[in-house]
Amino acid sequence: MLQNKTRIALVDDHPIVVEGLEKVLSVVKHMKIAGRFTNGKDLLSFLNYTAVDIVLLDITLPDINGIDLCKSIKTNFPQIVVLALSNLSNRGIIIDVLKNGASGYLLKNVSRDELVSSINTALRGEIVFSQDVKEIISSPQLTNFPETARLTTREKEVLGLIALGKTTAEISGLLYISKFTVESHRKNLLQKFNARNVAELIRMATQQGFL
Amino acid sequence: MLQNKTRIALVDDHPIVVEGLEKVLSVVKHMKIAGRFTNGKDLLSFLNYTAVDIVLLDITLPDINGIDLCKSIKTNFPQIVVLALSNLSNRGIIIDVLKNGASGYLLKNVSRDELVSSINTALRGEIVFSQDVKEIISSPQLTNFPETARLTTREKEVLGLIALGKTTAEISGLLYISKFTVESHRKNLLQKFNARNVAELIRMATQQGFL
DNA sequence: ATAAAAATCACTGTTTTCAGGGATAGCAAA
DNA sequence: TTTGCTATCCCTGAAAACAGTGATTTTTAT
Repeated sequence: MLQNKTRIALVDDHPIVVEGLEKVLSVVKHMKIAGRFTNGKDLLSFLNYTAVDIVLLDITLPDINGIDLCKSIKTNFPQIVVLALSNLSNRGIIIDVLKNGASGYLLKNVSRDELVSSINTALRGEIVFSQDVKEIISSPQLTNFPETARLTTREKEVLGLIALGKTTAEISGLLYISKFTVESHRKNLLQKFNARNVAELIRMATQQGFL
Repeated sequence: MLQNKTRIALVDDHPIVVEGLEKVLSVVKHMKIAGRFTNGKDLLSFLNYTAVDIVLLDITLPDINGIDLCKSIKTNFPQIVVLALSNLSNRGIIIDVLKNGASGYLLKNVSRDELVSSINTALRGEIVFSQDVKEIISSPQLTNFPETARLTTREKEVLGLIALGKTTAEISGLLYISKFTVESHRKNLLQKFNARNVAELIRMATQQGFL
């Protein structure tokens, strides 16, 4: 029944992880590894001449951003199911991935069983998350989502200086602007990241890739 | 020649990675996987009643810090070779790991071949690094480099709460200790990370893998 | 057993942040 | 041309952080 096996493509920049996925999935009877890749470009060209049912996709890749890659796959091959598998536990990223057509999101610490059952669920057309991801998604205050904050140039500048440990007075001196202006930017940063103080601000900004 | 095989213990919080390592190493004739673990505690108790030659050790673990775990292993079982395998590409961490007795440091993007040859090299008593790590170590400004801070359990706890945006008063309430105590920990954290304020503290702590 | 390290608590005074108000000017898109 | 966004500037008062110093108790390791 070769023709009935689920054809899986693996993409992860860590060869070791690819091996692990292959090992776990190869023992599942109805699954077949159709291709393994450590970058996005190779996967895309592979998909042009080989049919696969599902792509297990890492978000952190050397060449293409996993989110964009997901979008490309779904645009060019809408029938392919994409399941994200990443270390990134950032709520905004998870949502972005889903927005771009992924059928689910797994953290890399999934167990073998959870991995297999998640693939099966995704193949049935359902959206699937690993346990940890569910918690992240249903985290408190799901209103006013912290989807990646949109910062102005000046705000990014100020944010960088805050992260370096500069005080408002110092930043005002460095940028040749009044301390009140810096305080404004500070307030806006706290608000945009929904943070109570700089500690949380820096954590959020780091998680969202600003630092 | 069972008795001559190299006995390997694997520690990584990601089951998939453990599978991958196992798959890669199991095809090497003279190697044998003696144990697989996803946390440090289990490994330590295992070592008490089973002899192994080398431990492949992830730095990010759910219970114990990989650096401390390395130290424990080398203290209690000096003959065991420890080879660190991590995603963390921070120079200070690498140096700390080596200081605590590791025989080398590999990034998780090592190739299969590099992994096997590195293990062999480490077993011969040499220090070994993956290609990327070599570059990090020989990077500019090797003077005044912030080595990883050594934090106590309580300090890590407080640090985590600070990163969540909790104030001193809140932390004192959460941990059932006086606000003065929290202030002490705070001061020590700032000092250990050589930070001027929480903003810098959080950045440093993140860079060094504490958050 | 004892020394070292960690965790706890205490006080004072200064600096900085944060929350809450506003205001003005420039610029670009609708 | 109005509307919205960015960047700038201003003030106040309360809350929090930070610096400096010191001490006691508890745990851990040798």
